Amino acid sequence: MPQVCTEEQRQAAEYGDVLAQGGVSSPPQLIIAGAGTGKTNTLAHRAAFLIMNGVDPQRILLMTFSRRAATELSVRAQRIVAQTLKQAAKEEGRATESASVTAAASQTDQLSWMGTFHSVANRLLRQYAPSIGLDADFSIMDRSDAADMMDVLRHKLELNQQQKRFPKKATCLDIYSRCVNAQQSLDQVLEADFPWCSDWHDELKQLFRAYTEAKQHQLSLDYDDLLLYWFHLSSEESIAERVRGLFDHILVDEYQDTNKLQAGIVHRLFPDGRGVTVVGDDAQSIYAFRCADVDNILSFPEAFNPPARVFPLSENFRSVQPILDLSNAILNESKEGYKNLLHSQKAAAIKPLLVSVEDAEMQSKYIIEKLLENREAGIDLKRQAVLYRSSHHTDQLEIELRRHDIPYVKHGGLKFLDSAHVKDALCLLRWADNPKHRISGFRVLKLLPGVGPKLAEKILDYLELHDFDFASLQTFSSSRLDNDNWRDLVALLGDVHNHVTPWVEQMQRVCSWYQPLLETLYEDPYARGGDVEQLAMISQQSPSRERFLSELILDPPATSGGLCTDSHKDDDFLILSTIHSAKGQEWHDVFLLNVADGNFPNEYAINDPKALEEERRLFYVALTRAQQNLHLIQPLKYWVPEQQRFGGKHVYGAKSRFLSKSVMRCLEAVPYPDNRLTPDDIKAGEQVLSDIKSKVMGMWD
DNA sequence: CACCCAAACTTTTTT
DNA sequence: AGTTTGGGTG
Repeated sequence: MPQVCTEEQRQAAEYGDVLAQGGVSSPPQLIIAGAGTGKTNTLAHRAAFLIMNGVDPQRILLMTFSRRAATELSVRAQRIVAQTLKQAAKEEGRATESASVTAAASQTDQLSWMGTFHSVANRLLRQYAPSIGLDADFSIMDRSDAADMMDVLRHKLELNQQQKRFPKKATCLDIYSRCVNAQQSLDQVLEADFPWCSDWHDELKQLFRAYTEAKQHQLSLDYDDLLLYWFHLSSEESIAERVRGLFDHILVDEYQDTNKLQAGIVHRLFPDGRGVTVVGDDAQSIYAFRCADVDNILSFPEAFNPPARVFPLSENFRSVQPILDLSNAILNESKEGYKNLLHSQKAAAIKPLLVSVEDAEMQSKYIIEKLLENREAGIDLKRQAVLYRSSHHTDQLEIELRRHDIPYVKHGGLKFLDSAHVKDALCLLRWADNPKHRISGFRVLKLLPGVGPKLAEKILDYLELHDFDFASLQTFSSSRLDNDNWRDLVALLGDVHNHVTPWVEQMQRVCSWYQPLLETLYEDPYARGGDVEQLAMISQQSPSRERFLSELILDPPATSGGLCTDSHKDDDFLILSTIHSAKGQEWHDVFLLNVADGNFPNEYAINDPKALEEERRLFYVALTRAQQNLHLIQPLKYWVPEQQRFGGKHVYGAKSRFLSKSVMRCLEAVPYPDNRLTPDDIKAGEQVLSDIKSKVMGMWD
């Protein structure tokens, strides 16, 4: 398929001066790419433009939101380069593709510096670790590892034994993370975002200090460290020069979802902004909870002198105009931003639907009815999606889907790596990889029957005392450890760590040790065993243990949700996705669940104007995923899971405050089921067929 | 010291 | 419903 460009896309893609000696000199640029305006195409053309004008692809840094996005981009750029060169060759009269053309085309393969901020940080840090006093063998902790570590320290510092309840581990981690990513002091963060924790200022500071120390001691970096170390790597004059010298151009996708720390990295790497292209859409900034700051994109132009040039893309190729009328109406209600209104050449007769239903059950019923109707009409399930604000909104729907045997895959929410058994197996491998990784060791040891926190700590201390040599554990004695489980574990750790067992067999060995324990630990060992086996399978795709462990954490498998759909794997299936995970995607039909105040916007955002704006943008993202049909579903009554104490309750939801008058004008309101009475119905109701009144009265004669 | 049970408490989105 | 704490038992 030819990759054509519209004029507005081309201007953005070809910004900058081509230098006589090769290369492109370009002042900073900001591309405001509205939903569905061909952002990926534009970025791919930008990359191709740079490469074809002599920029070394290895000196282009491509930051995307996910690995998948990076791969797609580089494939497309490669195609464009190949195509353009072929075209040029043809014009010059050379009949066949010459060797030089092929060589130049394959050059895009060299677009090697690409990925998320975190994965690029990982790669850079492994390379430059020695020069900043970091051991290159560091492990990476995911959020739950980090929380576990917080938890251990929280107990060690006896913070749980105060009169007043201390914030729980996840909250502690959130506070810490916000300080790092938003580049704010603890005072500021507590005051602005966690006022109910401000009494604990000193204790938290002490905890975070201990946390930072523990990470260094255990040779591990958390997500935030990856960015923080990179930031410092590009700040320290002694080394920054070398890091800066690596790149001539940087392309940052989804810039609206970067945080202050990430923006800081970009600015440190490219102090004068030359060579910087950022792409994004402020109307789609939905990661504030992860410290993303819309201000990054809003104030990007003014961060430079002269200011960066702004290229808005506003021709939408995805949706029919009525959907855009609706999303534009939403955009017009927000207070700030570029307000990049979208237009499309695709007309449609019907407006998006606002479907009123009684409750969640009717909501599911409506969706299933329409899904099947659509499928009959030739629209595969794959071209339809159900979107929602939070994961549990689909509980009811999932039951119904299974009942109707409709295969689906759920994105967002619980992930493969979140399940306890997968974490167990992974921690075992990671501990073998990095004996200093106490958090992993702690988790593994507690799996053994008879081993609790105290004994686990003792074993870990013993290991440390013996220079982290796993063989030393053979001499650790305790009456509780006189069993094969323990001896096998010690042997396994040694063999795996020292590669006595080659990498290809390591994960299998972990499995066979863990499998028997699984049966004693969990109710459903069979399903869980399958997951662990699957982990072993995945591990075979990585060339080394280190790569496997880092990449699994930086780019985890998308989903494991609808496991029940195994048999339908290659078939057609429906997508269920959180709006956050629906980023960049599009479907023929989109169903949006629970459009009612409390769910949309989320009840916790209602009293905070900034949070409310974010909810509005979230709504905007959801709407703009649809190509043809959009169904907003508005239940009158819905279930609130566990607001206070007693299990949950039914609430009569108020109409979503996002459905203002001007927004309603863009919607077609329909009830479901449609039991509006017809004149005939009314007439039928008025006929007296039987005198029930007197029968009821007759009971008391 | 590990393990089990009961009571108290609780936000949601993810690299 | 899931996490965290505290108490009781072996």
